Amino acid sequence: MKLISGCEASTTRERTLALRDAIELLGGKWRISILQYLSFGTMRFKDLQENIDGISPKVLTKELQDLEQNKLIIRTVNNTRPVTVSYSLTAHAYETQAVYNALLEFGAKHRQLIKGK
Amino acid sequence: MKLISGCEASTTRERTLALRDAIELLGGKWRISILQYLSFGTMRFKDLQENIDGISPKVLTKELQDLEQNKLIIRTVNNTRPVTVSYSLTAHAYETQAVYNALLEFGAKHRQLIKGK
DNA sequence: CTGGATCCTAACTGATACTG
DNA sequence: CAGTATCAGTTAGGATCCAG
Repeated sequence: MKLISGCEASTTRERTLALRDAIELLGGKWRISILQYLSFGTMRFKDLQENIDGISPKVLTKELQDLEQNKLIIRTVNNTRPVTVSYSLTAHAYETQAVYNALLEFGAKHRQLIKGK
Repeated sequence: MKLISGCEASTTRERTLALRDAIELLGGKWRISILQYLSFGTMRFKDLQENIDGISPKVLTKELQDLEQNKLIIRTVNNTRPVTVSYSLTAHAYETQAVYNALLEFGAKHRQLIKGK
């Protein structure tokens, strides 16, 4: 496999840390779905809750806060009655695109191998 | 972001499933390290335990079983006294390379953005 | 509409000791 | 050497209800 060469994270330890950070940030049950739906455009809390099947408001809140802290999404409170809140992706979030494409490709192959067999 | 087009997983639902499968399989605290070390060559249980800092034998066993079930690694019992067991990557595991490269690249950028500043 | 508060369960983790 | 067993602690996540 021999992981990527010529990258700024050069030592094995540093690579491991970068990998862990990334997997921690993008892993978990809901993160991907949230970012996926937000990639379609700005969404409100309710939009997300309806589109992401099975997520509870508590969990959605927590995931959104976490993503905001990591600068992947932006939270905007709208001046409406009643209050609405919009979420959208940051430029940084779009840098996950390569990860998603790779994950998607591998996931499709894997599903064929395991479940299709 | 507009996820990959022209892929066999065509509906949003199928894409979500493939993404979840992939992240579930490759996510978690230890998977990456295990696959990373196995990419250097065949290893025995003890080799892995020593190289992967902080992992307990119980957890290592579980992770290895899981990876084996998902056909990412192969477990071989050697005919020695005392018994030794070797683990190595399957061809399928090497297909995760693109995922790791992408994760690594994003992880490095993310670390700079979050911790660097 | 947004999302906090509370309660609860199952799963994951860690440390340590032990067996074939 | 390669795990299992045990016990205990932490966390993730679901269900429900309520407040600004």
